[in-house]
Formats: sequence, C-alpha cells, structure tokens
Amino acid sequence: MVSSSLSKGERTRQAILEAAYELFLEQGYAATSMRQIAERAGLALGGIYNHFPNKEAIFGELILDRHPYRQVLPILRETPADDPETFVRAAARAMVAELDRRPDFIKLMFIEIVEFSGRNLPKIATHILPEALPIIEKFNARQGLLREIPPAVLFRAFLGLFFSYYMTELMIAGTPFAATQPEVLDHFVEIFLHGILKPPAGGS
Amino acid sequence: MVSSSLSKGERTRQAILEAAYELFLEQGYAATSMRQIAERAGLALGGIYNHFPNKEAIFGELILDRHPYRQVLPILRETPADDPETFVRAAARAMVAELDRRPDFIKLMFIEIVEFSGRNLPKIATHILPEALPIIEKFNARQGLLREIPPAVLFRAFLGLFFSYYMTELMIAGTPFAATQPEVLDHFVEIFLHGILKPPAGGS
DNA sequence: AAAAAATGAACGAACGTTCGTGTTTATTTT
DNA sequence: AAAATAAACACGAACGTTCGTTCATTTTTT
Repeated sequence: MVSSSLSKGERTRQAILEAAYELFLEQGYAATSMRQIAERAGLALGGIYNHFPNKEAIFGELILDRHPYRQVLPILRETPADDPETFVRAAARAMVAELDRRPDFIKLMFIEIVEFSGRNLPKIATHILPEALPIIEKFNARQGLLREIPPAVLFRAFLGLFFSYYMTELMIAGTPFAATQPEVLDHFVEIFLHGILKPPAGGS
Repeated sequence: MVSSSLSKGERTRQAILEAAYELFLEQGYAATSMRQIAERAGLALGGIYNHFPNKEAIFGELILDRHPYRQVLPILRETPADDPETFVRAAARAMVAELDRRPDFIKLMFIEIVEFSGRNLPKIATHILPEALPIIEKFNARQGLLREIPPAVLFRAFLGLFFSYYMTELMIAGTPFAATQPEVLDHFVEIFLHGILKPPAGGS
C-alpha cells in the first residue's frame, strides 16, 4: 500500500477544504450544501463531521489562508526595487497579472463581507500584517526620492489603485465599454507616479 | 379614507422592496427567506407573489436602482470644477463622506458579485453610463491643465483610488491598525494630483 | 485490540413556490 | 347614486425539496 506523506485523515481534510473552496467560489456560502462538499471531496455526508464541527468552521479556515493579500503580497515582495519608478511599474504589472491568473482569491473575501458581515476581517488583518511589512519597507528605503508621505500610506494607495483597476476591468468585461485600450494600466502607473496635473512648463 | 399618492398595490410593492433590501444587506441573498421578507413588509407570504414572480426578480430590481455609482455620481456631478486641484480635493471628500453615510450601497454590489457571479454587471454598467458622462466631461473641460491621459481613465482612477480608500478604511476599523490618521485622505489626494515622486529640485 | 475514519439512513426544520379562497379596490352598467 | 361585475390584492395552508446535523454501525488505519 503506497503511503502518502500525509496521514489518511489529513488528506481527506484537505480534500474537504479544497472542495468547499471551489463550491463557495462558484455559489457563495449559503448556497453551497454540505452534501455538495461531501460529493466533490469524495466521501459520504457524515464523514465531514469527523474533520470539522460544522459548516462555518470550514469557511473560517479557508478565509484565513486564501485571501487576495496572501496571494499578492509574495509577488510584490519578490519584485526588485532598484528605484521607485521601475518598482511601481513592475509591481503593478505583476500584481494585476496575478489577480488575473487567480481571480478566486478576491471572491472569497467578498463572500466574507457579504455573508458574514466582515466578522472575520480583524482576524485576517492581524494574520497578514507581518507579510506586509517588508513591502512597506520597500517604499521606505527610497524615501529620499518620494514625497513626504508615510510609506504605509503609499503602500495602501498602491494596492488600492491597482486593485481597483483590476476590479473595474472585470466589471466592464462584456459591456459596451469593453473597448478598453491596453495602455490604461500604463496610465494608472503614470498617475500613481506623477499625478494627473500637467507638469509646470520646462519640467522634465 | 386617506389616499396616498401611490396606489395600494404600488405601496406594498415598495414595502417588499424595502424589506428585501434591508434583509439582503443584513444576511445576504441566499440566507434571506421569502417569509422574512413578507413579515418585514407586513403582508402574508403568498402576497409577495402578486407583485414579483420570484425571489430573484426582487433582487434584480434592487441592484439596478441601488448601486454605489448611483449613490456617488450625483454627488460628483454637483461638485464645482473650477480648477482640477480644488475639484479633486472637494470631490474626494464628498465621495468618501457619502459612502460613509450609506455604506449599504456597496454591500449590495458585493452580493451581486458573490451570489450571482456578477451576472447583472453588464446591465448595471449600461444603466449607469449616462450619469457618468457629465463627470468625465469635468475632467475633459480642463484638459489643458492635465497630463495627456484620456478623461475616462482619469475618472476611473479617481473612483478607484478613493473607493478603495474607503474600503480599506472599513476593513481596518476595529483592528490594531485602526490608529489611522485623519490626514490619510489628504495624502491620497496628493498622490492623485502630483504622484508619489518627489518633484525635481526647484519645482513649484 | 483500540482508535480513527467512513457510511448512509433518519431527524426536524426551513426553503421557494403554488393554489384555492376570501377580501378589497376599480370599473362598468343601471 | 346604486348596483353589478371584473380585476387586483391578501391570505395561509400545503407541496415537494433540500437543508445542517446526528447517530448507530461498519470499515479502515494505526
């Protein structure tokens, strides 16, 4: 009998989490039944309760581990930060590409907000803070080249602007506005770096 | 008998919509039952079906009329646009204040995304375009003072940046990070106007 | 042999919707 | 103005499903 590195119990536990994750994303939390989870995880209905006390416990474990920040922060951490301009440019691209690759992380957070009234948000934020610090430090390290704005605020604005870029891109897909030019992301980078105002005449 | 300006039928119809609206916001769509809606609207269960063919039709009507854009666009339209700088400053404040006043509009949109997989988004976008045009025009009118970025993109970046400001403000309320300084919004305005980079020496 | 995991029938409760019936409002005919 | 008819609205029991959870039992893993 081939033995896995994980115990049998741990393996079905993971299968339950993965099945629930997929179903929550497809249908939301309330619309997903324990029977569906059991079926997709490949075990009988009652078996779930050997691993989780109830339905909400499954969601509670998922929301801590799969969250857009958990998805995006590692990407940003690995983006080289030689100077702010190239960092922002590269980081924006990498972040949007990653969200595009796995849009599901965002949806799980929305489910949390909609169906749990954001009850778990504080726990999530606390859970994630350590990962955000090194990236904030990237803005801090080049402070000499930046306006006098706290690095954490710069970071927050960065996340917000490009996160919303991705969200609106999603929203208008399949609408009459969908004639979106590919350079819009570049415009966003431009705004983040230099602002919307025309530079005073003669400037660089 | 005191007669209202609305017919009896129209009045209970509105009562149903209002009751459903409140309940959807409190619990989400799937977790709200027709019985709850009937009770809060003050009529019997079956009576709902004299006004709506089914549950989804109630939501479909709500999502068209109550949407963060519908809430925010009128505010922005009334903000004076003498020059871009004061316009952005005033508009950002007004927009955040309005979201703060009625946070529920946002949640309804999240419900749409989570529990209907954004199925209604194209309809919503089309529905709202006419209201957005005059505001985009505000950016366009002062094009001489702005970088060469399409006005619609400027508008989108504006909405995205300050919308996300509000969202993150919401998220960190009640967390250890909540020591947010009131000037963060000013920093966001600064970034939107001038960017994050320090101006070249000797600049304005 | 003991513990852990899997099974599926069963439970009571709640779900969205239908339906027959009664009641109120509106419209038409006297 | 009154009476008669039609249309709209309100009711709540009932239908067939499905829900989350429990449980006694069997199978598999330690």
